[in-house]
Amino acid sequence: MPAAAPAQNLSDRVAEQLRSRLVDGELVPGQRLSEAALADSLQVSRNTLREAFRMLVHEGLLVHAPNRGVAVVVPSIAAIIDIYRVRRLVECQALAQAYPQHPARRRLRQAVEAAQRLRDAQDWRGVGTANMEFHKTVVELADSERLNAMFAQLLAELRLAFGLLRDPEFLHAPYVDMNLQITELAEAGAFAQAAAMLQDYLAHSERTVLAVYARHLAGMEAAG
Amino acid sequence: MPAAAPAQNLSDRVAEQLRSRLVDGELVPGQRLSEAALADSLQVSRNTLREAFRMLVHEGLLVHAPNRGVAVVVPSIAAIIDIYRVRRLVECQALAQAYPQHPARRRLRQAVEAAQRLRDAQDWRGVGTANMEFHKTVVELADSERLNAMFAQLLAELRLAFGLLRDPEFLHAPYVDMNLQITELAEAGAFAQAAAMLQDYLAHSERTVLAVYARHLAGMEAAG
DNA sequence: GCATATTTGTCCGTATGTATA
DNA sequence: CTATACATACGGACAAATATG
Repeated sequence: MPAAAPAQNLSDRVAEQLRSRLVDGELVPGQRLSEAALADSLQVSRNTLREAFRMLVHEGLLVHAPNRGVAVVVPSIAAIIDIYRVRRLVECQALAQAYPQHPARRRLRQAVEAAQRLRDAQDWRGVGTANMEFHKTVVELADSERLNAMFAQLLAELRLAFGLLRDPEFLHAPYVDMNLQITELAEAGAFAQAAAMLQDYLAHSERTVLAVYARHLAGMEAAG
Repeated sequence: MPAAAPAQNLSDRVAEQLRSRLVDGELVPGQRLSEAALADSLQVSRNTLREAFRMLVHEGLLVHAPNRGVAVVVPSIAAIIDIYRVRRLVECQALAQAYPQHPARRRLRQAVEAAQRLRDAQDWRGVGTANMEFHKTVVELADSERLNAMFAQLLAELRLAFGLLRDPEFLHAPYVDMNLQITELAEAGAFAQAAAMLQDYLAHSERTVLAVYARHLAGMEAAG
């Protein structure tokens, strides 16, 4: 992850705070964010808050409707498909082109072991976080700051979609063991095989998420 | 490129205007941008300009020094290496996984032909623009909005580095014919071969840019 | 369909802290 | 070391657009 300097600026700190609330699910997709109310609650001026909004809109976490302000983005089916397309391309290729003894390799196993512990504790949201850490680490095998940063953004957006679903066990638990297998293949230097496995894995994950998500949207429609 | 809605907001329009000036080389790397002066010259308020700054900093075109304002980023050698790393991963894989009859395929040839015409007219900057269009189109073969957007950003940053160099013919002209060969391989459905060629091409391009750039930075150093 | 209230978009003035001449 | 210039952040103001009754 791009470490993102300690954020000296107030608007950067505000953006960071909102980002946490977004991926934690405290702010839910579709929710409108009033400038005046939020500025008041965060104890910052409207101008400062607007600067933070710009960044989050740019990251794809918020949407901006002209003269109607900003709202938390509601990930569409198309967005999920798009995100998985990028994941397959970037993650699999980062894995395929990795070289043995890469320093990130150790963190792959650490992430998997963290996920295993959290699974045993039935902390499914924690498992989701650890799994995302695993995938970020896979991308770090490509040794590019810019790729890491853009991938982190991508996962934040995906996390928004996950937060909408109420089935974290189903969504995260099955992948812990697969991550372990991929890690072991990578440790053995079998990168091509690891990449192939990840490819299938992501296709499976995409199908699962889309199925749950489509059902969810249908439910929203009915309730709406 | 993601077309980016007509930008209703003033700060969006300001950002767009600054972006053009940056990639056109009107604003040169290292140049500091005074809030007050720029706001005055663009006839917008400082708050509006600051919102635009946030976006451009986020895109990596401007840097922000605490309490010292923003300046045009000076691409480092490390940045160029990083950018080429992403390019090799993303472009080659987009090409390798493309399928025949993809609609973007036609635009590959259009970009190459545009570059050929501009080369004949000795418009080297134009050749650079057309070549970038070619590479954007390669990425479009992957059918992902998000990948297109992030790649466009990446090329804008690279363009900043190119703008610093005074050798556009040397930097752009040699690649027109290679782009043509890649296009023909793609048209023939030989995507793996096209990707392999692009891989070598990018490695060559990176070496060239780095060599010129290192010399340039050394010259800057000497000139002080 | 209309009048009103709310919210956003944009600008300005200004106090404070930080860097530079 | 002082003075100046500048960025940072705040709050107030008003027009324009939108939502509400």
